[in-house]
Amino acid sequence: MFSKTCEYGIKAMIFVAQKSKDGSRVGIKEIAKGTDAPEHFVAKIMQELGRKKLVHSVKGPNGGFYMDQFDLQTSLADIVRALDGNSIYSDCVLGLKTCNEKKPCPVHDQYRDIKKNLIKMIEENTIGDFNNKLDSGKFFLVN
Amino acid sequence: MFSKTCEYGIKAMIFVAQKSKDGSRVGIKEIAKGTDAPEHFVAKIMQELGRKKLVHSVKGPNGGFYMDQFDLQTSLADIVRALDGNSIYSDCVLGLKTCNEKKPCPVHDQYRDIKKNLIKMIEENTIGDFNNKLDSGKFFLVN
DNA sequence: ATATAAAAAGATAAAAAACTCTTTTTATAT
DNA sequence: ATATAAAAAGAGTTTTTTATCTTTTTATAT
Repeated sequence: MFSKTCEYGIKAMIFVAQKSKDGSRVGIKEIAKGTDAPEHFVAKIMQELGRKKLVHSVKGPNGGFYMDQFDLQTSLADIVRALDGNSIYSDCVLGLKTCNEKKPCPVHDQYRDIKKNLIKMIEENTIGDFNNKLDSGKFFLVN
Repeated sequence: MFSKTCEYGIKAMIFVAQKSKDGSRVGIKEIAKGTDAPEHFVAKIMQELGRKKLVHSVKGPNGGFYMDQFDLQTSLADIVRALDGNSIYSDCVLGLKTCNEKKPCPVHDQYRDIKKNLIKMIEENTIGDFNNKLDSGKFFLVN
Protein backbone atom coordinates (compact mmCIF):
# COMPACT_ATOMS: atom_id res chain seq x y z
CA MET A 1 0.00 0.00 0.00
CA PHE A 2 2.40 2.66 1.26
CA SER A 3 6.17 2.37 1.02
CA LYS A 4 8.20 1.93 4.21
CA THR A 5 9.39 5.48 3.68
CA CYS A 6 5.81 6.67 3.78
CA GLU A 7 4.87 4.56 6.79
CA TYR A 8 7.80 5.94 8.77
CA GLY A 9 7.05 9.43 7.53
CA ILE A 10 3.45 9.39 8.69
CA LYS A 11 4.32 8.01 12.11
CA ALA A 12 7.17 10.49 12.52
CA MET A 13 4.92 13.40 11.64
CA ILE A 14 2.29 12.31 14.15
CA PHE A 15 5.01 11.91 16.76
CA VAL A 16 6.48 15.36 16.12
CA ALA A 17 3.05 16.98 16.18
CA GLN A 18 2.40 15.40 19.52
CA LYS A 19 5.72 16.43 21.02
CA SER A 20 5.70 19.94 19.66
CA LYS A 21 2.35 20.91 21.10
CA ASP A 22 4.06 22.89 23.86
CA GLY A 23 6.44 24.51 21.40
CA SER A 24 9.36 22.21 22.04
CA ARG A 25 11.46 20.40 19.45
CA VAL A 26 12.16 16.74 18.91
CA GLY A 27 15.45 15.24 17.78
CA ILE A 28 15.83 12.48 15.26
CA LYS A 29 16.90 9.93 17.85
CA GLU A 30 13.77 10.50 19.85
CA ILE A 31 11.62 10.31 16.73
CA ALA A 32 13.28 7.06 15.69
CA LYS A 33 12.74 5.49 19.09
CA GLY A 34 9.24 6.83 19.47
CA THR A 35 8.12 5.39 16.16
CA ASP A 36 10.30 2.28 16.02
CA ALA A 37 12.05 3.37 12.84
CA PRO A 38 15.71 3.16 11.71
CA GLU A 39 17.33 6.39 12.86
CA HIS A 40 19.29 7.37 9.77
CA PHE A 41 16.50 6.34 7.48
CA VAL A 42 13.89 8.40 9.24
CA ALA A 43 16.39 11.28 9.30
CA LYS A 44 16.41 11.26 5.51
CA ILE A 45 12.66 11.18 5.43
CA MET A 46 12.28 14.12 7.79
CA GLN A 47 14.84 15.98 5.71
CA GLU A 48 12.68 15.50 2.67
CA LEU A 49 9.51 16.51 4.50
CA GLY A 50 11.35 19.59 5.70
CA ARG A 51 12.40 20.48 2.17
CA LYS A 52 8.78 20.17 1.13
CA LYS A 53 7.74 22.45 4.01
CA LEU A 54 5.56 19.96 5.80
CA VAL A 55 7.59 20.32 8.98
CA HIS A 56 10.02 22.82 10.49
CA SER A 57 13.47 22.18 11.86
CA VAL A 58 16.29 24.06 13.52
CA LYS A 59 19.89 22.98 13.68
CA GLY A 60 22.25 23.19 16.59
CA PRO A 61 21.91 22.75 20.34
CA ASN A 62 18.29 22.48 21.43
CA GLY A 63 17.38 22.11 17.80
CA GLY A 64 15.13 19.53 16.29
CA PHE A 65 11.86 19.19 14.42
CA TYR A 66 8.62 20.92 15.27
CA MET A 67 5.32 21.99 13.76
CA ASP A 68 3.51 25.26 13.88
CA GLN A 69 -0.25 25.70 13.64
CA PHE A 70 -0.08 25.71 9.86
CA ASP A 71 1.93 22.48 9.72
CA LEU A 72 -0.73 20.78 11.80
CA GLN A 73 -3.13 21.23 8.88
CA THR A 74 -1.03 18.81 6.85
CA SER A 75 -3.15 15.87 5.75
CA LEU A 76 -1.97 12.30 5.48
CA ALA A 77 -2.49 12.77 1.77
CA ASP A 78 0.08 15.57 1.74
CA ILE A 79 2.62 13.23 3.31
CA VAL A 80 1.76 10.37 1.00
CA ARG A 81 2.11 12.59 -2.06
CA ALA A 82 5.39 14.01 -0.77
CA LEU A 83 6.92 10.59 -0.24
CA ASP A 84 5.17 8.13 -2.54
CA GLY A 85 3.99 10.46 -5.26
CA ASN A 86 0.62 10.24 -6.92
CA SER A 87 0.54 6.53 -7.61
CA ILE A 88 -2.24 5.88 -5.13
CA TYR A 89 -4.41 8.37 -7.00
CA SER A 90 -3.52 7.38 -10.51
CA ASP A 91 -2.39 3.79 -10.72
CA CYS A 92 -4.53 0.93 -11.93
CA VAL A 93 -4.69 -1.83 -9.35
CA LEU A 94 -3.61 -4.33 -12.01
CA GLY A 95 -0.87 -2.05 -13.35
CA LEU A 96 -2.45 -1.17 -16.69
CA LYS A 97 -0.84 1.88 -18.23
CA THR A 98 -4.21 3.42 -18.85
CA CYS A 99 -7.31 2.17 -17.14
CA ASN A 100 -10.40 4.32 -17.04
CA GLU A 101 -14.16 4.27 -17.42
CA LYS A 102 -13.91 3.79 -21.15
CA LYS A 103 -11.14 1.23 -21.11
CA PRO A 104 -11.36 -0.38 -17.69
CA CYS A 105 -9.33 -3.26 -16.33
CA PRO A 106 -11.23 -6.30 -15.08
CA VAL A 107 -11.62 -4.94 -11.55
CA HIS A 108 -11.79 -1.23 -12.33
CA ASP A 109 -15.44 -0.84 -11.33
CA GLN A 110 -15.07 -2.68 -8.08
CA TYR A 111 -11.88 -0.92 -7.14
CA ARG A 112 -13.32 2.51 -7.85
CA ASP A 113 -15.18 2.74 -4.55
CA ILE A 114 -12.35 1.30 -2.51
CA LYS A 115 -9.96 3.82 -3.99
CA LYS A 116 -12.40 6.63 -3.28
CA ASN A 117 -12.56 5.65 0.39
CA LEU A 118 -8.80 5.26 0.58
CA ILE A 119 -8.31 8.75 -0.78
CA LYS A 120 -11.01 10.08 1.50
CA MET A 121 -9.21 8.55 4.47
CA ILE A 122 -5.91 10.24 3.73
CA GLU A 123 -7.41 13.53 2.60
CA GLU A 124 -9.65 14.00 5.58
CA ASN A 125 -7.20 13.26 8.36
CA THR A 126 -4.78 15.98 9.33
CA ILE A 127 -1.79 15.50 11.56
CA GLY A 128 -3.34 17.86 14.06
CA ASP A 129 -6.43 15.67 14.28
CA PHE A 130 -4.44 12.91 15.90
CA ASN A 131 -3.07 15.01 18.73
CA ASN A 132 -5.93 14.59 21.15
CA LYS A 133 -6.50 10.92 20.51
CA LEU A 134 -2.88 10.04 21.05
CA ASP A 135 -2.79 11.67 24.47
CA SER A 136 -5.67 9.69 25.79
CA GLY A 137 -4.04 6.42 24.79
CA LYS A 138 -6.68 5.81 22.15
CA PHE A 139 -4.02 4.66 19.71
CA PHE A 140 -0.37 3.83 19.41
CA LEU A 141 2.61 4.47 17.15
CA VAL A 142 4.61 1.47 18.35
CA ASN A 143 3.56 -1.96 19.53
CA MET B 1 -1.04 -2.58 -3.39
CA PHE B 2 -0.16 -5.77 -5.26
CA SER B 3 3.36 -6.66 -6.37
CA LYS B 4 4.18 -6.67 -10.07
CA THR B 5 4.37 -10.45 -9.78
CA CYS B 6 0.80 -10.48 -8.56
CA GLU B 7 -0.46 -8.02 -11.17
CA TYR B 8 1.05 -10.11 -13.96
CA GLY B 9 -0.23 -13.27 -12.32
CA ILE B 10 -3.82 -12.09 -12.17
CA LYS B 11 -3.81 -10.84 -15.74
CA ALA B 12 -2.17 -14.03 -16.97
CA MET B 13 -4.75 -16.17 -15.20
CA ILE B 14 -7.62 -14.21 -16.70
CA PHE B 15 -6.01 -14.51 -20.11
CA VAL B 16 -5.51 -18.25 -19.82
CA ALA B 17 -9.07 -18.75 -18.57
CA GLN B 18 -10.33 -16.85 -21.57
CA LYS B 19 -8.24 -18.80 -24.07
CA SER B 20 -8.84 -22.21 -22.59
CA LYS B 21 -12.60 -22.04 -22.70
CA ASP B 22 -12.63 -24.29 -25.75
CA GLY B 23 -10.16 -26.70 -24.18
CA SER B 24 -7.09 -25.35 -25.96
CA ARG B 25 -3.78 -24.39 -24.39
CA VAL B 26 -1.86 -21.14 -24.36
CA GLY B 27 1.90 -20.77 -24.55
CA ILE B 28 3.95 -18.39 -22.46
CA LYS B 29 4.74 -16.16 -25.42
CA GLU B 30 1.10 -15.64 -26.16
CA ILE B 31 0.35 -14.98 -22.49
CA ALA B 32 3.15 -12.44 -22.28
CA LYS B 33 1.96 -10.60 -25.37
CA GLY B 34 -1.69 -10.80 -24.42
CA THR B 35 -1.08 -9.27 -21.01
CA ASP B 36 1.83 -6.98 -21.80
CA ALA B 37 4.18 -8.73 -19.40
CA PRO B 38 7.87 -9.69 -19.65
CA GLU B 39 7.94 -13.19 -21.10
CA HIS B 40 10.48 -14.85 -18.83
CA PHE B 41 9.07 -13.18 -15.78
CA VAL B 42 5.54 -14.27 -16.39
CA ALA B 43 6.87 -17.74 -17.15
CA LYS B 44 8.23 -17.93 -13.61
CA ILE B 45 4.95 -16.73 -12.23
CA MET B 46 2.92 -19.31 -14.14
CA GLN B 47 5.35 -21.97 -13.00
CA GLU B 48 4.64 -21.03 -9.40
CA LEU B 49 0.89 -20.91 -9.94
CA GLY B 50 1.17 -24.34 -11.55
CA ARG B 51 3.06 -25.69 -8.55
CA LYS B 52 0.31 -24.38 -6.34
CA LYS B 53 -2.30 -26.08 -8.53
CA LEU B 54 -4.12 -22.94 -9.59
CA VAL B 55 -3.52 -23.73 -13.27
CA HIS B 56 -2.63 -26.75 -15.37
CA SER B 57 0.13 -27.11 -17.90
CA VAL B 58 1.49 -29.63 -20.33
CA LYS B 59 4.95 -29.68 -21.83
CA GLY B 60 5.95 -30.45 -25.38
CA PRO B 61 4.47 -29.73 -28.77
CA ASN B 62 0.95 -28.33 -28.53
CA GLY B 63 1.55 -27.88 -24.84
CA GLY B 64 0.84 -24.82 -22.77
CA PHE B 65 -1.30 -23.64 -19.90
CA TYR B 66 -4.98 -24.27 -19.46
CA MET B 67 -7.70 -24.36 -16.84
CA ASP B 68 -10.33 -26.94 -16.13
CA GLN B 69 -13.73 -26.24 -14.58
CA PHE B 70 -12.26 -26.49 -11.09
CA ASP B 71 -9.45 -24.03 -11.85
CA LEU B 72 -12.03 -21.51 -12.95
CA GLN B 73 -13.29 -21.37 -9.37
CA THR B 74 -9.98 -19.80 -8.34
CA SER B 75 -10.60 -16.42 -6.73
CA LEU B 76 -8.38 -13.40 -7.10
CA ALA B 77 -7.68 -13.89 -3.42
CA ASP B 78 -6.24 -17.34 -4.13
CA ILE B 79 -3.84 -15.80 -6.62
CA VAL B 80 -2.92 -12.93 -4.32
CA ARG B 81 -2.21 -15.32 -1.46
CA ALA B 82 -0.18 -17.60 -3.71
CA LEU B 83 2.02 -14.78 -4.95
CA ASP B 84 2.00 -12.03 -2.32
CA GLY B 85 1.19 -14.06 0.76
CA ASN B 86 -1.16 -12.92 3.48
CA SER B 87 0.14 -9.40 3.96
CA ILE B 88 -3.01 -7.80 2.56
CA TYR B 89 -5.02 -9.62 5.20
CA SER B 90 -2.72 -9.15 8.13
CA ASP B 91 -0.56 -6.08 7.72
CA CYS B 92 -1.17 -2.78 9.43
CA VAL B 93 -1.39 0.03 6.92
CA LEU B 94 1.27 1.95 8.89
CA GLY B 95 3.47 -1.11 9.32
CA LEU B 96 2.97 -1.67 13.05
CA LYS B 97 4.00 -5.16 14.09
CA THR B 98 0.77 -5.61 15.95
CA CYS B 99 -2.20 -3.40 15.36
CA ASN B 100 -5.64 -4.53 16.46
CA GLU B 101 -8.82 -3.37 18.12
CA LYS B 102 -7.14 -3.20 21.51
CA LYS B 103 -3.93 -1.58 20.36
CA PRO B 104 -4.85 0.23 17.14
CA CYS B 105 -2.63 2.41 15.00
CA PRO B 106 -3.86 5.96 14.32
CA VAL B 107 -5.83 4.96 11.23
CA HIS B 108 -6.84 1.46 12.24
CA ASP B 109 -10.54 2.23 12.58
CA GLN B 110 -10.77 4.04 9.32
CA TYR B 111 -8.79 1.46 7.41
CA ARG B 112 -10.86 -1.42 8.78
CA ASP B 113 -13.72 -0.87 6.37
CA ILE B 114 -11.51 -0.25 3.39
CA LYS B 115 -9.63 -3.45 4.08
CA LYS B 116 -12.90 -5.33 4.43
CA ASN B 117 -14.01 -4.15 0.99
CA LEU B 118 -10.65 -4.90 -0.52
CA ILE B 119 -10.77 -8.45 0.78
CA LYS B 120 -14.37 -8.79 -0.34
CA MET B 121 -13.34 -7.70 -3.83
CA ILE B 122 -10.66 -10.34 -4.19
CA GLU B 123 -12.58 -13.09 -2.42
CA GLU B 124 -15.75 -12.70 -4.41
CA ASN B 125 -14.32 -12.57 -7.91
CA THR B 126 -13.33 -15.84 -9.51
CA ILE B 127 -11.31 -16.16 -12.65
CA GLY B 128 -14.27 -17.79 -14.31
CA ASP B 129 -16.42 -14.76 -13.57
CA PHE B 130 -14.39 -12.64 -15.92
CA ASN B 131 -14.81 -14.91 -18.94
CA ASN B 132 -18.06 -13.50 -20.23
CA LYS B 133 -17.24 -9.88 -19.63
CA LEU B 134 -13.94 -10.09 -21.45
CA ASP B 135 -15.56 -11.50 -24.58
CA SER B 136 -17.97 -8.66 -24.91
CA GLY B 137 -15.21 -6.10 -24.76
CA LYS B 138 -16.44 -4.87 -21.40
CA PHE B 139 -12.89 -4.70 -20.12
CA PHE B 140 -9.29 -5.06 -21.16
CA LEU B 141 -6.04 -6.67 -20.07
CA VAL B 142 -3.78 -4.37 -22.06
CA ASN B 143 -4.02 -0.73 -22.95
C1' DA C 1 12.40 -44.43 -31.81
C1' DT C 2 13.20 -39.61 -32.86
C1' DA C 3 12.70 -34.80 -33.42
C1' DT C 4 10.49 -31.09 -31.64
C1' DA C 5 8.17 -27.80 -29.05
C1' DA C 6 6.90 -26.56 -24.99
C1' DA C 7 7.24 -25.83 -19.78
C1' DA C 8 10.43 -26.44 -15.63
C1' DA C 9 14.39 -25.37 -13.38
C1' DG C 10 18.49 -22.98 -12.28
C1' DA C 11 21.52 -19.25 -12.44
C1' DT C 12 22.46 -14.57 -13.18
C1' DA C 13 21.69 -9.58 -13.79
C1' DA C 14 19.59 -5.03 -13.24
C1' DA C 15 16.84 -1.81 -10.80
C1' DA C 16 14.59 -0.12 -6.93
C1' DA C 17 13.83 0.22 -2.12
C1' DA C 18 15.49 0.13 2.37
C1' DC C 19 18.94 1.22 5.30
C1' DT C 20 23.75 3.03 7.09
C1' DC C 21 27.80 5.73 7.58
C1' DT C 22 30.61 9.99 7.15
C1' DT C 23 31.23 14.72 6.50
C1' DT C 24 29.46 19.38 6.38
C1' DT C 25 26.73 23.13 7.80
C1' DT C 26 24.63 26.02 11.18
C1' DA C 27 22.00 27.67 15.19
C1' DT C 28 22.57 28.11 20.08
C1' DA C 29 24.47 28.56 24.61
C1' DT C 30 28.38 29.64 27.00
C1' DA D 1 34.55 34.05 19.66
C1' DT D 2 34.13 29.16 20.53
C1' DA D 3 32.46 24.71 21.48
C1' DT D 4 28.73 21.99 20.80
C1' DA D 5 24.73 19.73 19.34
C1' DA D 6 21.77 19.16 16.09
C1' DA D 7 20.01 18.75 11.16
C1' DA D 8 21.54 18.65 6.12
C1' DA D 9 23.95 16.64 2.66
C1' DG D 10 26.45 13.21 0.29
C1' DA D 11 28.06 8.73 -0.50
C1' DG D 12 27.74 3.97 0.14
C1' DT D 13 25.81 -0.74 1.31
C1' DT D 14 22.38 -4.34 1.67
C1' DT D 15 18.22 -6.46 0.57
C1' DT D 16 14.30 -7.19 -2.18
C1' DT D 17 11.98 -7.02 -6.36
C1' DT D 18 11.88 -7.32 -11.09
C1' DA D 19 13.64 -9.22 -15.10
C1' DT D 20 16.63 -12.11 -18.23
C1' DC D 21 19.30 -15.90 -19.98
C1' DT D 22 20.64 -20.82 -20.28
C1' DT D 23 20.02 -25.56 -19.62
C1' DT D 24 17.11 -29.50 -18.61
C1' DT D 25 13.07 -32.19 -18.72
C1' DT D 26 9.13 -34.12 -20.94
C1' DA D 27 4.85 -34.72 -23.63
C1' DT D 28 3.46 -35.08 -28.32
C1' DA D 29 3.40 -35.85 -33.22
C1' DT D 30 5.67 -37.96 -36.72
